[in-house]
Amino acid sequence: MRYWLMKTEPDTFGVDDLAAAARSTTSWDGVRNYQARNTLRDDMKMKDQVFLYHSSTAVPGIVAVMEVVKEGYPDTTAFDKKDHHYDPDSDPAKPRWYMVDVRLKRRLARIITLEELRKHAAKELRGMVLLRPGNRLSVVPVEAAHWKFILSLE
DNA sequence: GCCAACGTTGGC
DNA sequence: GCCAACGTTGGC
Repeated sequence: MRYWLMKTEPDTFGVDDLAAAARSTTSWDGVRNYQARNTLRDDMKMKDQVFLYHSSTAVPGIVAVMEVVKEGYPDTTAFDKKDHHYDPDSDPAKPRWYMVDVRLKRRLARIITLEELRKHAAKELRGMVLLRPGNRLSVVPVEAAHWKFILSLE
């Protein structure tokens, strides 16, 4: 089993929206970056565990644990002209973009802030992709040891 | 709102 | 294939 972290802007779609969704499940659509696409399409498997991270907000950080409940399949929002993430170059016969379904397992007892994570960047969380300078990927892997350590902070 | 990082696009 | 321009991300 592998571990991941997915970013979302709570003003657009946050943990409250996920909790309010049917079966606390959502399709993680709208990712338009090839590296993240490859992760969604090829690497994320059933039962993989996923941190939900709030970005572009007053206190960015990890707020919940999710689980993959459906593996990579074509992101149909790319075919919808009216969708904000519409991509005319994605052919339904040969989809360019993919998504997975995730379900909220539980909210963390408290937010584990980016600031707090950074305090451990040189030691326990050394090499964590999220903490790398300039990191902008919306879907990133988390090492098992890092996952455990972050939960121990909770 | 600013700005650094960096992926993508398009002219050549 | 190079690289400047542009757009997006995301912390601050």
